[in-house]
Amino acid sequence: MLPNISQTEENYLKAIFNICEKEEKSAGTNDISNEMQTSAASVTDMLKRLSEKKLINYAKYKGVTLTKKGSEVATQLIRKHRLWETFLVEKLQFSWDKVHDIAEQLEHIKAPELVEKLDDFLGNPKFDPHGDPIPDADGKFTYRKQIQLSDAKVGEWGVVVGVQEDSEKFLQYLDKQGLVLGTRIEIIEKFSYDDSIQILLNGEKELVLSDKVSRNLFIQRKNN
Amino acid sequence: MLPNISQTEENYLKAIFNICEKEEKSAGTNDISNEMQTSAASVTDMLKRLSEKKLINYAKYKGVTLTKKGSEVATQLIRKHRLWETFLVEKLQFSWDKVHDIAEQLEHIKAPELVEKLDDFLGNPKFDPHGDPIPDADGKFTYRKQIQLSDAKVGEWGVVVGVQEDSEKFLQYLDKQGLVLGTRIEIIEKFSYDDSIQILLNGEKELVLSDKVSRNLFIQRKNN
DNA sequence: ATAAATTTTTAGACTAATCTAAAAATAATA
DNA sequence: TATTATTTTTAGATTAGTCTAAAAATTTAT
Ligand SMILES: [Mn+2]
Ligand SMILES: [Mn+2]
Ligand SMILES: [Mn+2]
Ligand SMILES: [Mn+2]
Repeated sequence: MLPNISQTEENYLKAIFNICEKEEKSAGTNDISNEMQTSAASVTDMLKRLSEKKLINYAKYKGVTLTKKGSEVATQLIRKHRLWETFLVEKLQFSWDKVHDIAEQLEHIKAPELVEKLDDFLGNPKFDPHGDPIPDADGKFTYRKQIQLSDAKVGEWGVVVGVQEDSEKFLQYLDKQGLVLGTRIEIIEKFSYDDSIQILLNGEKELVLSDKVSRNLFIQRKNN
Repeated sequence: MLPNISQTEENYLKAIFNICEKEEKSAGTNDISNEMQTSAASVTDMLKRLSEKKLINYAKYKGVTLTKKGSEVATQLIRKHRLWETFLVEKLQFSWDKVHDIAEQLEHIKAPELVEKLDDFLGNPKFDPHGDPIPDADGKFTYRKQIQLSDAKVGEWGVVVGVQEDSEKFLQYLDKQGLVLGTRIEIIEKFSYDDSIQILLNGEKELVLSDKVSRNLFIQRKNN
C-alpha cells in the first residue's frame, strides 16, 4: 500500500500539514523551507519526490497540499508525537517543557502495535501535556471549543486548556506564573495601550500578561 | 567530546562489539559484512570513517577492535536496547519474542535523560526479558555464572536464566514448551547419538530437546 | 617456497538529501 | 502595461551510505 517513507520525508509531510492547518491554505515552497530550515531548492527536490510517491498534490509554481495518503501519514505522526509526550510527562516525570524534542525522535519509530499498546497503557488520552488533541487510531481529532486568552472579554472567565507554542522558554514562563493546564482565569482588565491583560489566577493571584503570552494561551470559556 | 555518530555508524559499532565479544577476537571485514548484511566494500568504507572518528582501531588488512570511546558508545546502545525491551514486555505487555526489532529502532533515540528516567521507571532492572544483563549508566554489566544447557551433566539441575538467540522462532518454541525464564530443569539423560537431551521441567513434565535448542539455552547450575 | 584460495581494499557508480548561484515564472507596483 | 520585486525552479556540487567488479594483500595448501 504505502511506499517506504524516510524520516526526512515524514518531517516534510508534517511541516506541510502544519502550514495548511494553521494558515488554512496550500503550502508554498518558501513556507516549507522556512518551517524545515532548509533551502528552497531542497524543498523543490523533496516536493518532486513526495509527489512521485503520491503523498502531495504538486504542480510547479503552485503551492502544495497533502493527498489523502499524505494526510494520513502526517496524522499518524502527530498521534505518535503526542502519545510519546504524554508518556514522558505522565510516566517518566518529565516536565512539559522538556518533552517536545524527544518526541520529535520517538514519533519516527515504525511499529503500529507499539502505538496502540502505548495508547492503552496511557489510558487512551484525548489530549497531550500541552493540551493538544491526540488523534485516535483512525485519525480523528477530538474537537474542543477554545479561544485565545487574548480574545476573552473583561469579566469573563475560563480554564486554561492549551498552549499555541511549545517552546521551552514559554512553557517555563507559564510554570513560574502557575499557569498550568486547568488553571481558572478571570479577566480583570485589558489595556489597549500594549494589549496586555490583567487576570485573576484561581481566584487568588492577580497578574498582568503581555499580548504575546495571551495570544499563545488557549482557554475554554465558562459562562455565568 | 564525542563526534556526532549516525544511526548507521552506531549499528556498525554494535556489530563489532558483538563479534569481539562472542569470538573473543578482533573483527574481520567479512565478519562485519556478514553481521550487517552489507558488502565487504561497504564495510571497508565505514571502517575508514569510524577510524577517522577514533571509534575503532583500524589498520588495513588487520582486523578491527573498538577504542575506549567506541566501546562506550556500543555499551550505551546495548543498555538502551535492553531497557526498551524490558519496557515493552513489563509495561506494554509485549511477548518476549516481539520486542527485539522494535528495540532496534528505539536504541537509537538520543536523549541521555530519557535513558536514566526509563531505568528508574522500570526499577533499575539488571536483566532484560531474554536474561541478558543490562549495563548500568557507567557501562558495568552484572556478571552471572551460567552455562549452556548442553554442558550440564546427567543428574544435575538448574534454572533457565537466559537465551543465546532472540529470534522469534526460537522464543516461540520455548513458549510452547513452557521453557520460560525461571523454569527448573533437571537433566535426565543425554543421547550421544544426536546430542539431544532429556530433561524434567519444573519436576512435572519430561521432554527431549535438540542439540540446537540446548546450546541456545543458559541455565544457572544449582548444587545439592 | 610456489601456487591456490581467501580476504580485503580500490575503482567507479548510484541514490537521498542537502547546498549555492543563476535562471525562469509569477506577483506586485508604478 | 511595463517594470520591479518576490517566489520558485534548475544547474551543478557535495556528503553519507551503498553497490559490483576488479585488483591487491594475506593465508592456506601443495
Ligand atoms: Mn511537541
Ligand atoms: Mn504537544
Ligand atoms: Mn534484542
Ligand atoms: Mn534481549
